[in-house]
Amino acid sequence: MDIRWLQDFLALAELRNFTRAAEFRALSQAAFSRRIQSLEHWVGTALVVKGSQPVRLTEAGEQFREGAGASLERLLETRAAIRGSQFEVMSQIRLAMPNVLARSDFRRILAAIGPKVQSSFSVIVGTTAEVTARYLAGDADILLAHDCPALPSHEALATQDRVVLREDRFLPYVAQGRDFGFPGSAKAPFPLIAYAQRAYFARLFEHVLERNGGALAYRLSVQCDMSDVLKEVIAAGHGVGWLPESAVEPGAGVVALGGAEWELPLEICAYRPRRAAGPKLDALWAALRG
Amino acid sequence: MDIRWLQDFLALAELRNFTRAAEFRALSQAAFSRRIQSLEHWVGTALVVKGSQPVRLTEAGEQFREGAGASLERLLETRAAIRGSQFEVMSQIRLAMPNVLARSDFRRILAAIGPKVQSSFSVIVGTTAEVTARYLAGDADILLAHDCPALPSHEALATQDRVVLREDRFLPYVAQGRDFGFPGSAKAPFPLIAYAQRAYFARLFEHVLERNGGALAYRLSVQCDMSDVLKEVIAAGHGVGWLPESAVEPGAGVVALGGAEWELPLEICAYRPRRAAGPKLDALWAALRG
DNA sequence: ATGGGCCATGCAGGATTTGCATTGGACCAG
DNA sequence: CTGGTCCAATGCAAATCCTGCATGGCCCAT
Repeated sequence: MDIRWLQDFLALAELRNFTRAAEFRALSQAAFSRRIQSLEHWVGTALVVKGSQPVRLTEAGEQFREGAGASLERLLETRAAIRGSQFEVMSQIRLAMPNVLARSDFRRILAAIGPKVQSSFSVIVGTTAEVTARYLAGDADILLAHDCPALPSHEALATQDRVVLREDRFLPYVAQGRDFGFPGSAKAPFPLIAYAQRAYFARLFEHVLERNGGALAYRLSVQCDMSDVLKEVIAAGHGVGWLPESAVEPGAGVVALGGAEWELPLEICAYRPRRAAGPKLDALWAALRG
Repeated sequence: MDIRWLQDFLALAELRNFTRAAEFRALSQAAFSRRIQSLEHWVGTALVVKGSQPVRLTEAGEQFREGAGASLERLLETRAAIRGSQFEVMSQIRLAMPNVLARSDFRRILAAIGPKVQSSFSVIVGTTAEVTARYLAGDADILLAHDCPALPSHEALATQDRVVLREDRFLPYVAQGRDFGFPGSAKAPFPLIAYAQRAYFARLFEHVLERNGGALAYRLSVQCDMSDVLKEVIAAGHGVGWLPESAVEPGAGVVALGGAEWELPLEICAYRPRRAAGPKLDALWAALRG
């Protein structure tokens, strides 16, 4: 029995959807499904109700959720406590952040805290889902991530200490001098540079779509995983794509398309567990607040 | 992180010896050693002190032992509770027992409880170490095993409900009509049919040896894993070997060698967890007591 | 009906784990 | 100091387990 199975199950219990939970746990849906099966086999009972949408837990599942959650919490806190007490020795703070922040804001963050906090770092970078999962699994002390106040964020993050580092915006960009007839029409849809299905920003874009009914008429042009790649594709003139403002440095060759209705507010946040940490981490946290 | 690593670590903390703990966990010493390393890597700290005999835990190790133990207990109890509440549905009692009991006492046990308890069974058979480990891991509801009052038994079993099914003895046997000059002399040691290193009974024999100083002069003749095999080898006239009396049915072609000093008292016991179980299990337990 | 979203499963490639055999170190008796 | 014994770590090959991809079957909403 791997405790990752427990974490999978808890994510499933919360998100009530195999595909989303798999995504969140940074795993294929197939592998995720089998992990849940393995867990059910280990427990000896079905934990989720078959053929039900959205996913519901069986009675045993509810019972197990509580016990497994408490058990897991105890274990991870034990580990965190041990790591915390060894903090001065190892004096390495583990940061997790999605690619886009690593490429834009990390330098600023480093500059801000560098002189105040003396410590070595290790940095975990990946997709938003990946780094969030790893942070929650205890693989990192601090998580940096975008958060969209307009969208429900993951419940597990609601229990963390949180500080807003700065405001950001999610809005459409296009290559300098181009236009593509945005926001498009049924006859002449604009070409969209979209995020791959699994990306966090893909959900933000979907939210923009929903909010505007059919006012956006697009055709899919390119799909990218990372904001940086997407930005390059936009700059190369392939179409319109949404980016966080923070990812667009001057001279990138892309310009924003106006219109508040196409825009979503974002926050760049730092998270850390509520439990006690070491002095170095406290100092870093204070620096982030200030 | 596999929770088996936690169980390994807890066994190690208790037995303070990699080899013994590996044996108890039914694993090679090499694999066991690596699992501990994996766990240490997961926690992020050394848990056991290097180069120390017997094994000692680091401070972090002690701390982790407590947390991991509590976490594991919570998890396994949750599972057990779920299984317990589903007992009437599945109505299958899972018995674990070492080979020797499966071949001798199980029939009697079955006969004794069969009419009183209506339930289907599943039976796990293996070496004593294996089935004990599996029982403690929650893979069985009841464990049947030999216990020697003269030897310290495993601590983890001390916390279980326990009932003595009957008395037994561990004593030397030889082929009918043979003798081999037992207990032997330096010039003419008797040939010993011994248990393989890993077997539980091998430890009992070692205890007999220690108790008698150098009074036993033997030379190793054959080594066997299982009592039944050993019995056959004795009957074939290859030498003297220790057996539990219960394993020797009439007409087996072997006879006991007298002398209380070569003998060890044994109990055949049943164990079950202290936590609440289902009605079927309670009925079976009552039948075992009576 | 039919299309789309969702979970289960066959399969092949790949990562991890295991046991065996061996090495290197600590401890002990002489 | 020395040889022997007990113990844990490690190289290596085999086996096991896990993963992702592609696909199939199911249910629900249109």
